[in-house]
Amino acid sequence: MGRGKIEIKRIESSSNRQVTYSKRRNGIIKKAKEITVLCDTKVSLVVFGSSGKMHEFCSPSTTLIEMLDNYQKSTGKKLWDAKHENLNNEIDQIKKENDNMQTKLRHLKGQDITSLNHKELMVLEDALENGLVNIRDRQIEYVNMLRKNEQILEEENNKLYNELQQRMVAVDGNVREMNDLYNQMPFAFRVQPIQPNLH
Amino acid sequence: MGRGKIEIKRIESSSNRQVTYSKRRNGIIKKAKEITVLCDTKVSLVVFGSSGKMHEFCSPSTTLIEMLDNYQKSTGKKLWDAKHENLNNEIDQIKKENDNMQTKLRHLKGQDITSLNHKELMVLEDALENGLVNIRDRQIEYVNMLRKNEQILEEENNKLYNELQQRMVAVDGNVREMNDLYNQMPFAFRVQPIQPNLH
DNA sequence: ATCTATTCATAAAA
DNA sequence: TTTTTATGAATAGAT
Repeated sequence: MGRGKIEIKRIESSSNRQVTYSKRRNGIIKKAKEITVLCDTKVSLVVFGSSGKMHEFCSPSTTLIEMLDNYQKSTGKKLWDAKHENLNNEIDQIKKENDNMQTKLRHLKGQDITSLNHKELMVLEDALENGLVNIRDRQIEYVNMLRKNEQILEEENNKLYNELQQRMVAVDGNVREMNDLYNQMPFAFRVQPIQPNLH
Repeated sequence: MGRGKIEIKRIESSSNRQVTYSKRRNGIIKKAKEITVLCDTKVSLVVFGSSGKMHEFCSPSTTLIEMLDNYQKSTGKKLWDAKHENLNNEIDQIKKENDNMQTKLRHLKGQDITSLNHKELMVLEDALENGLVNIRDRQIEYVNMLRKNEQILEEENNKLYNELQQRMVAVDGNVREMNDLYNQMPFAFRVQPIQPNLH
């Protein structure tokens, strides 16, 4: 039903697939609407494109939840209970994982190890030694970084101190000069200087 | 698309409606199958005829439950009730715990520790040292136990060896005694002894 | 999006 | 229901 017949198999061209998807999705939704009206039926249609985007249609006379309730009554399949069970299974599984990890953690902390055999103890010891080495390497790195920082700060301090001294000397020179000028002034013009003499 | 165009409104003739329903239902299911294959999509289709009879289609790559899960994720609408939400929350919480433990385990193994500060590293180091001490204590215990066992076995061995020697000496004495008796016998009665002489 | 040559779906009839 | 067949709808490929 187009320019050429196509085989019903996955369309390889991504853009073609996308276009066809859009067209056929509209088509199927239109059909769903039509059968709803023409034949007085209830239809629920949910479509997920490969991108994960969802489109849905549900006959106006009902709701998805009502449809699913009826679905359960019709088929005898339990949707919520099955879901319930799935979740419980998942929880059980994750809890098991949790327990395993907790045991591992305790073992690494040297707890509950009476039941372990020699080989298992050796493996643990290796792991711990390895961990310690890594942690200590990191500590050393850290300390080295601190030392480097300290050095940089010290150097900067020295620079600043030197600069400050130079400036103080310069200021001192200016003040001395000013004092000289002041002393050469006639007494009547003399006022208390605003800047205090640094000497 | 038929011998004549029809208006999209409820078909009044019950039999016509039934026929059209049957045909269009097949049509829409076919379309659903096609879009599933052609466009790599997931489709769920549920149809209730006015008689109440249900027909469904679900893409082979998924299940209705999975579709509805995704539906909830997409729309944010809740199809199942609070019970399931509680379970989901529990799962989320346990998964978080899991992640935390996994992180701790990795840290104890000295992995992913670049983000830790000095204090955290110290805590880790302490834990590892502690664990190591415990493990090694256990190892020493184990070795001591082996040694003790060895000692006990050795002692038992010695005892057994001594007993054996005493018995051998006793047997030896008997044989000597028997030989003496044998030698005192008149020649005619002498037969090859069944027990070989131990000397 | 829009167009259009084709194929497809289906209304009516059987 | 299913089949047949004339016809309208849907759509693949092009633009």
